[in-house]
Amino acid sequence: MAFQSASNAHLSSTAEEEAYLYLQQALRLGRYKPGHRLIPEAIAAEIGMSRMPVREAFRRLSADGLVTLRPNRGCVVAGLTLDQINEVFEIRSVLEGLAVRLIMPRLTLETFEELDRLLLRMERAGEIGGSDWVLRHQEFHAYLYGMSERPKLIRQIAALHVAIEPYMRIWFDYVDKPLSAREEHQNLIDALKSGDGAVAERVMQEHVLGTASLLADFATPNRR
Amino acid sequence: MAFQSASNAHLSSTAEEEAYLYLQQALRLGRYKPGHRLIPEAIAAEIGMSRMPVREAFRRLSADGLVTLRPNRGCVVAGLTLDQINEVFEIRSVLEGLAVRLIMPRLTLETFEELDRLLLRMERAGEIGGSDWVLRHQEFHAYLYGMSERPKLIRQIAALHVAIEPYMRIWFDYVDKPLSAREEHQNLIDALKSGDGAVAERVMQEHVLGTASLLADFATPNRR
DNA sequence: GTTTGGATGAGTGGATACAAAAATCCGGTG
DNA sequence: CACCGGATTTTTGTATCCACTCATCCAAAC
Repeated sequence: MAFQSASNAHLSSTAEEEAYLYLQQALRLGRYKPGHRLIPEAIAAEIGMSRMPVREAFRRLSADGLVTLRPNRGCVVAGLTLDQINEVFEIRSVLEGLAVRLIMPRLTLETFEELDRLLLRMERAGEIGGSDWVLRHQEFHAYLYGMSERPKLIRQIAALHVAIEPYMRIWFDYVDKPLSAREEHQNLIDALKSGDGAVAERVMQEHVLGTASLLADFATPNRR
Repeated sequence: MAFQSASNAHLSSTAEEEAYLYLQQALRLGRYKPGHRLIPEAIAAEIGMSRMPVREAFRRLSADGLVTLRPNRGCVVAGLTLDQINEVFEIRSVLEGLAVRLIMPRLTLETFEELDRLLLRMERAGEIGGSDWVLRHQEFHAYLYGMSERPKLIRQIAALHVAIEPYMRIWFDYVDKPLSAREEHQNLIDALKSGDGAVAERVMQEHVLGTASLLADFATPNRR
């Protein structure tokens, strides 16, 4: 699965990896607010290592766009403006559109069964209300793109999902339940069943951009 | 400009930055073959610093996909299989297609004048034969996308250009002069002049994928 | 009251030192 | 002659230390 939860990160081989997973998880959950400065020593103490591996983790997080790193000025949580969020959704729309276009020839009955299962799980998570829904939603999409057998594409999409995850969580917590989600994703499945790559691509693009506009409509409390 | 040449990297503020630019440049020029192991101490000695900043540069290069980093096993030059190269072009096609769609409303007369200038420079560089053409070509595209005012999109596209640069250079050196390049890019400009975003997007996608198939046809000596 | 300059301290970047892991070498064994 | 196992060497990963940068604060001048 492309989006692993790293709650028990101490299993990882290197300290740097542990620091990376720990911080990524924290940032995905929105534990640190945008603009908050991450102090290497504090983080290092939290997970029981020295500053060095934490610093290297910072670099990776910076490459992921989750933090901003300026020379001699430390590491601050990145945070996205509304414009930047919209940009991410624009990019997502074409990348995920491409992904579904590519998987069209590989779709089988089992695929659709699995998609139904994932959709059901997503729905249930939504009813319960914990922000687990966000993960189930990612899982649904990840399963789809995973079939494309395009490692770089998959990773890029996953990185974008991670980047906007805190905002998805805030949004989801706020609107309680995205009622439209069920039919949205059912539409998607239907488009896949149509067998027409161009159609599926377009529907996926619209699905992504639709989410973007919902998120944008929902006020703009996270504009930095 | 999105693609700066970093020949005199000693101007940069931090040692890590210097190491990063130095290595990126070397990798772009194809100075190290895929699979070649990069020894931190050697690099550090070359540019007069300790292993530490070089290690951090490795992490950034790894995020860019230029090297592969495995725990306790060092840093090797990444190299792309033919499949991976094609994947990069697939991703490029949709991202660059999106970019031109977005810039449509911003096009002015000055834009087209600048594009003509850039096209001319590209052409001249092609006649001279130095692999400067690759840089001029990147410049042409970068100018176009730069107008989109989508920083993330621009950076992602630039990163992909960097990743395939060594292969573009090999290809260009081999086929001597991409004769079709002139009309290819003129087509692109004409599509932009049409004012139809969907058309421009499609033409750009085809332009990118066309390059991909040219590169793929030209044998596969770089398959790992 | 506002601004500017410098002292002070916190924090970052980088080098060296040390520990741990791989890779290599070498002799023994089947 | 090929293969296996252990010691040695090489290389990586982490910790600690030092130098330097930047931010803050206070005082003096305007």
